Amino acid sequence: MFTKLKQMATIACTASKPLSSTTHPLISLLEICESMDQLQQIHCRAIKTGLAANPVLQNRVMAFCCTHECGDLKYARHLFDEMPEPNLFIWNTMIRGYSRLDSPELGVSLYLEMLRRGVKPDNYSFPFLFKGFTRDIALQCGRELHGHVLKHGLLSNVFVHTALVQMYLLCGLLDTARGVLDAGSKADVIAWNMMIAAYNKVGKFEESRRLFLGMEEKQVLPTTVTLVLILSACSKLKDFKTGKHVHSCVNNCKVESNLVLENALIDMYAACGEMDSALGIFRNMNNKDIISWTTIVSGFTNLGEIDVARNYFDQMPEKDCVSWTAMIDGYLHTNRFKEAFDLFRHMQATSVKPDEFTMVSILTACAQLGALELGEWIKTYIDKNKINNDAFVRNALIDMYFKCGNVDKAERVFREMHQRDKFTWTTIIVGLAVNGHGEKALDIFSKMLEASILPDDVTYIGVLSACTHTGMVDKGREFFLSMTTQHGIEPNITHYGCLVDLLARAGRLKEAHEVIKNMPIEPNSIVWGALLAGCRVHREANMAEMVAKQILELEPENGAVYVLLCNIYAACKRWNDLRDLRQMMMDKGIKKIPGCSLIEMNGTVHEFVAGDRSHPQTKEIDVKLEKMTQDLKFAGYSPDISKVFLDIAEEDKENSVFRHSEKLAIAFGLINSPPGVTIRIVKNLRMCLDCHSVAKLISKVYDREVIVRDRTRFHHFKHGLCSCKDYW
DNA sequence: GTAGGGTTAG
Repeated sequence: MFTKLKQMATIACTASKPLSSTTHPLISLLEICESMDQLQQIHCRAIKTGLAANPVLQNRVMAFCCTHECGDLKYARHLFDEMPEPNLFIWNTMIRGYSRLDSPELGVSLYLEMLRRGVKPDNYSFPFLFKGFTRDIALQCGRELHGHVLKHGLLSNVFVHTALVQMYLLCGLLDTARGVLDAGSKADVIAWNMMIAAYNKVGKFEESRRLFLGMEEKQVLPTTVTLVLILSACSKLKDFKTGKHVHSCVNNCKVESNLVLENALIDMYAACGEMDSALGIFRNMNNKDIISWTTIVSGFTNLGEIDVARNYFDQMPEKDCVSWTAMIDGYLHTNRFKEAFDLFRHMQATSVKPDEFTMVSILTACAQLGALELGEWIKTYIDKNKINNDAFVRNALIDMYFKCGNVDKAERVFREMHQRDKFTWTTIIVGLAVNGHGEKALDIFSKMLEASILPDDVTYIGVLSACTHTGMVDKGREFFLSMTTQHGIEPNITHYGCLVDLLARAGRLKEAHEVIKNMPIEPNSIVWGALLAGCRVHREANMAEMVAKQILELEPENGAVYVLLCNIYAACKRWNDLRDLRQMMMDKGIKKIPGCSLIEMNGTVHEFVAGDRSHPQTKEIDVKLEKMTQDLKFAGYSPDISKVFLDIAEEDKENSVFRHSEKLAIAFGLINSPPGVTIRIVKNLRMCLDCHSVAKLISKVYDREVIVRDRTRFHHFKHGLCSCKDYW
């Protein structure tokens, strides 16, 4: 008994405050005080009773004003200014108050004032000071304060150390933060977690993983948060091995599992395509939330198993915006655009409000379908519903306008953007290029460089295709070289494809072939395909045959190439070869991709396949086609079926050139839209020669602007001419 | 600390 009493007394002494039984009632009152009003009453009373100078009371009053949610910092400052010699606790508390109030600069000046008055900072000063820092102030005085930490020998304190790491992370100085982390003698797990979170945030998942493995080496015990962070990194890296290792850490009870951790595990397995493992965890969970379900849904959509995903989606007890968007996005990435739209309509019938992510998905669907009316409707929807019109949405909007052939509106959105990122610039460059404004695209490219936005490999694809579509061959070659010399971007197979395309289209077929022969990467069917396309345009039968063979070696199933080769043999009257090839196609069951055109009318997208007779308006379309042919013949049109070999050859030859999908779509457009309205078509293959001349004549004879987006570029037909200048 | 988004040659 005696010992126990003694212990209590010691504790009371070291705590330097009286035992609760002797605490002054006013001080006890402060503990349960809940408003500034009450605080002021207590304080008044303290002044009257002469207790105001009591350090314990002062500390508590200051702490309330500076840290309580209804505290008044001005009141604290007033008291503070009256104190002849505030103690360190008071200084720290004031600094803490300013941090809470988002006034870090006041915190810093107070801290400097403290130094001037000879008070030395302690373990608490820096964490409080750094806590309220903004990026600006951290960049401004972080390094100097770091010096102060060292000078006062405080780095070994876990809180100070962690605060310093966090402060550098706030500056975005990840390497410096890492240096501090590594140099710390007592680096604790919170600082490690912060560091990993920072790496994750900037996409340096590889670093996150390495740091985690380093932690294990140093035997720093991970927390649940650590494992969640690492699982997130593994998910992005699709690192099944480390992910599974983390899972075993959970199973070995190194940390306590919870819902977030289980979700992170599902996500990791899903990202690695291990849906069985993901489902194993999912099914065993006692509590599942929307995130668990959504993770399963997007796991399946990412594998292209859209119908399985839909099954889980339909079973969800409740859905939020993310779940809807994940499902819509799944349809988008499997090219099921109409279902994406249908689902969006479903979503609108619920109380869940779409957000900017949903808008990006839907705008992308519009872009793919060339559905300008729907896209415009979405734009209005965004404005009306005040959906966050962020850079992603605007970039998607620009892309939508371009993919619908509306260059003016795309440019307008671009002009009105204040914050343009790499994607914005790249989108506009590619968009201008494929719409036939190559020079403008290059002009924008130089403006991008002036704005100090670094181009990437995709930007250069845009730049090269700008050159290709406008026939600027030498300029294109220069850009091809400068991407490495100026920006250190090594050309990939795609860039070689562009280069070959550039040369081949311009008729420099031998040069293009040389590029293929000398390129450091193994050419693929796409690179050879670019040369083949050049052979078609420039009627180089011999080279075309050789190239076609090359492609078939790489891709024996490539139907379009077979058809082209058939045409070559027919043109050269090599009937035996032709028969053999036809037989081979039959044996292998080679199918060509059918030509297909889309046209949007009053918000509905209509699809026409070559030779199609399934559309409800087929009879009217037949009549219109008949009339069109007559009208056009009158204007000098003669159907171009003689040069089948030189023709696109991707379209079914047996289907009359008169029933090519774009002709059906144009006829449909002419029937269903008033005079003067632009007809917009999206085609899956390249336009054939005949359809191209028909479209030109239609634009003249019926005075209708026709825009066709084919597989490679846009054709803007107006007054009998095409923006591609017959070069495609 | 966990789920969903924009640019890519033929």
